[in-house]
Amino acid sequence: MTARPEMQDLEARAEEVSGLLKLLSHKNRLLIACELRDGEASVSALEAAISGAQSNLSRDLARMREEGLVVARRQSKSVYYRLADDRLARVVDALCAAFGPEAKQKKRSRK
Amino acid sequence: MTARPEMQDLEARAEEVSGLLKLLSHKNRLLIACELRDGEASVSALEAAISGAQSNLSRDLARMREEGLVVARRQSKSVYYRLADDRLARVVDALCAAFGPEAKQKKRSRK
DNA sequence: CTTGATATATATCATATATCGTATTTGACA
DNA sequence: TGTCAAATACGATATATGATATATATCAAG
Repeated sequence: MTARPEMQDLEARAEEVSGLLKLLSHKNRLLIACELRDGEASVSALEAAISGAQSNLSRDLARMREEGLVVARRQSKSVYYRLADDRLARVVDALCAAFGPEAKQKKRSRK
Repeated sequence: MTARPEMQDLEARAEEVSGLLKLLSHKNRLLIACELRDGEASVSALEAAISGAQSNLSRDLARMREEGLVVARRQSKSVYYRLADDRLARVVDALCAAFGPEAKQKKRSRK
């Protein structure tokens, strides 16, 4: 019943995709994704950029790690995180494009 | 500390954007958005396309309506919904592009 | 090798928020 | 009134959140 093929596929993957969105549906985790979009960052750096307790940040990173959104790399005392997969990067880019400064509210013109 | 200007803006709007994502972070609501991406649809049509009880669908639509994601139009007995704003459409498109059939898992090449 | 310091992770718990099933209600119309 | 479409109300259960405490890992002194 859905016209475009990508749509069907998205529906088939709705569970998976909604799971990803659930992880991004929290202010701090979204900010984590945004920060990492610019490249690798240590937990300390993220902690500086993002509000909230360190333990919560660590837990958010753990959840994102468990779901395969980010990967961690330890270097001496610090742990560096980066985005694990291009798809997340593309989603973040799309959000930036949609909600960025020049994204005018542009109400949908009824066809 | 963030490089690109859209990024800063997304950070500023993290609360708002994460709220939008929260609405899409549920399988059925994501499917609603996907269906409506193809154009207006009645509640009955959505009910046929999406699993779950009618009351749940109606409640999901209500939430999306309250948050301004969709708008409703009544025509005799039926109520037709459509996406309220292009930004949501663009996000859905991006999800399709990222998770569609030709979206290969393409692991992020570490720079 | 123990001690201390720094960075990160995990555990726990109270509270908030989300979800789902079921029942009831409202709106439009014949 | 009866019926179909959609919305709302309610309550039980689940999941998320934030605060706080504790644990682990790595390194540097001493």
